[in-house]
Amino acid sequence: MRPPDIAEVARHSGVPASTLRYYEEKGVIESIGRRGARRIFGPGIYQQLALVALGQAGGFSLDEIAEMFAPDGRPRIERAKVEARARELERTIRRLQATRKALLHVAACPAPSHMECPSFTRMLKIAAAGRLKSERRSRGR
Amino acid sequence: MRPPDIAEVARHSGVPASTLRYYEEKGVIESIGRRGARRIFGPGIYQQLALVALGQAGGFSLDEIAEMFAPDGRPRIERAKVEARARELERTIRRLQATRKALLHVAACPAPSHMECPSFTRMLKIAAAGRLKSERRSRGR
DNA sequence: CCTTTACCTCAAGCCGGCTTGAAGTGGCAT
DNA sequence: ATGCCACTTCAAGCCGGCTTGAGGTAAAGG
Repeated sequence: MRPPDIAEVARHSGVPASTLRYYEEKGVIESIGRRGARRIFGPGIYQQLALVALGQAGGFSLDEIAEMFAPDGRPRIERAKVEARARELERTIRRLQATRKALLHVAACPAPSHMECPSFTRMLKIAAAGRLKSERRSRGR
Repeated sequence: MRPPDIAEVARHSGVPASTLRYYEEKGVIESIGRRGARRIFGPGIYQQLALVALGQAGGFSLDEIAEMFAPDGRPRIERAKVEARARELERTIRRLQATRKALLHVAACPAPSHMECPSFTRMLKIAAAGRLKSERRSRGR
């Protein structure tokens, strides 16, 4: 079985060919050569795409991902940096948990003024942390 | 104390005036009138901004937020919809937890091939869920 | 050998959430 | 009454992460 070309990788991974080209340009993946004009990829490509997906799931930009994992998948990581990100992620998770509760509260209680419910306002405060007066970090989509 | 104008609200909330105008245009907040040309806001504005922040924290778009909370802050919610969102958020949270663990794993273990670690690949799979072959939902910024 | 077809490059476009800049107007202090 | 300065509108721009389209080329099949 010869090395997969871009179409093969796209079919297999679900990542569109255009995106694969874009990723290569960005340096988050790499092709191991060409067959004629067409890119062919090494067997590690699926791993690497999984790592990219991991990074994206964690809210990292493609640039950050390129920086964290060499395009061959080897981590070139500053431990501390990744750990910092993990901690940030934990804060995000807590925020989302508060958000979730707050949403459920809103859904459950049809009262026009949730604001009078102290537990709701507390959740709101946590959920909104980072917006009202403070840092503006990427996180999110 | 007369109703706050846009500058006052901006100062107080930390949300830039340009953003407040943008929000009003989008229908996620509303001003209660003008003093001369300048917008003035009702006392509920801070609540409303908190709700907007809540929505954003939950990964909702401004359009969705406008749809969920009337610009005066009253929820005009289809319960089921919000609950569905809460459930979605829970899935997101689980994904982020897996992501966090996976990142910590990568940081902790300098081995070039994490891929041989079954627990890592399991985390990867969860973290990347939604990427490789499946839906693409917002989450993120 | 020739056609088809799937890839190639490069530039431009799209979306969301804002920000920025030019040009205008009105509130407030002197 | 006058001037300043902060607000106003409107259009355009920016960023990230892609997608789309025009125009070109080569590998595989008849």
